[in-house]
Amino acid sequence: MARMTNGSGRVRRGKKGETIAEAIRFGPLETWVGFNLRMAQEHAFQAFSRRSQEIGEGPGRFATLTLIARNPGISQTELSHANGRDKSSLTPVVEDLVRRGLVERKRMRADRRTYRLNVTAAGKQTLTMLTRCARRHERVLDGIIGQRDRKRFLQILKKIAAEVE
Amino acid sequence: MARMTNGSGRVRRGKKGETIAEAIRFGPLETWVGFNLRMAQEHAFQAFSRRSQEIGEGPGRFATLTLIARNPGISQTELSHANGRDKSSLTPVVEDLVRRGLVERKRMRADRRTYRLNVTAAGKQTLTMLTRCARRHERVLDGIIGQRDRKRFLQILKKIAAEVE
DNA sequence: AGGTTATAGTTTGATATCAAACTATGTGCC
DNA sequence: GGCACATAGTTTGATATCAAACTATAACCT
Repeated sequence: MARMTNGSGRVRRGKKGETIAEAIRFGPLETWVGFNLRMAQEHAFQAFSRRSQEIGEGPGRFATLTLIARNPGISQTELSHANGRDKSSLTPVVEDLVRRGLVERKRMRADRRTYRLNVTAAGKQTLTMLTRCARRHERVLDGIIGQRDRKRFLQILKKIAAEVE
Repeated sequence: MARMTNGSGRVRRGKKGETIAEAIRFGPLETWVGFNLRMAQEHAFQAFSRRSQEIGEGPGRFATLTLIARNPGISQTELSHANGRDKSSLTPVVEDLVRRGLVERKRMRADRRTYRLNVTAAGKQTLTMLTRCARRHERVLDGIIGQRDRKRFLQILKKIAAEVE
């Protein structure tokens, strides 16, 4: 029960060179949600990252593009909240999307501080490919979680994001 | 049902300056495990980060110190696997822990490439404080998840970390 | 109108992370 | 022994992120 991820075993060598495998002891980490949440997220993110790189987009682009497409005219600050990251992290991302012609950005007339973001036609094409790719990823995750627990699992994830102070 | 996290609402201003709140539309992100996993993890991590900073340690130090304490003599590569990160990420972390006297590092005689890591007495004291802090964090998460679902939730997280390709 | 305070976005500086190249050491095979 | 390959750890370069300081604009109050 101590083995958690592939390759986390310890290997020792005895006097005659024979290999002695020892399991890593995780102690309290074994049952702590925070640690296991991090591990699951990082593995899943890495997997998706590899997938999305095949079509030449970083994994972070995906949520950003979807949110702009679904909320035409959204501002960068609104986007950063929806996306759960600081607005300053978004500056280079949006810049890149605009530079590559996937997103367009207009100053609002009413409030000249804020921009309105919209996905271009090219952006929609890219988003379609990214979405297909994300669906494949989701199918893998669904297979691991199992239909029976999926809904409850999602609810709990949302609850954590919303309520952890 | 579209509202997911605090502060993600959109605000528009009408002609007379009245505020019009619109919910953000998450589209497919709403039901995708990958996105929600990321959001939950990031919120939880941020919360723990604030907590652990109060005692002057980054959040990443905690798992690292625990793993060394529970597996005396562990090598850096083994540690990086157990911790789910690249061995190169560990170099500065271990360096810092050694410099501050929390961890000690000895070359192995049998294999002069590898180090053995051990927690010092001072490291144990720090770990005790960190563990208390982590337990408080876990209590909050447990409260959000609820006793009934906690075990299953943990199992699924482990399954994801282990099986996602 | 003019001063104060708030907000949208950018810049800057710090941290964490990975991946690939690199160094030093160890193992296997002839 | 000596060459080819493997492994432990470090270095380097790229990316993503946050937080705080900053700029420009807007809103609010008297």
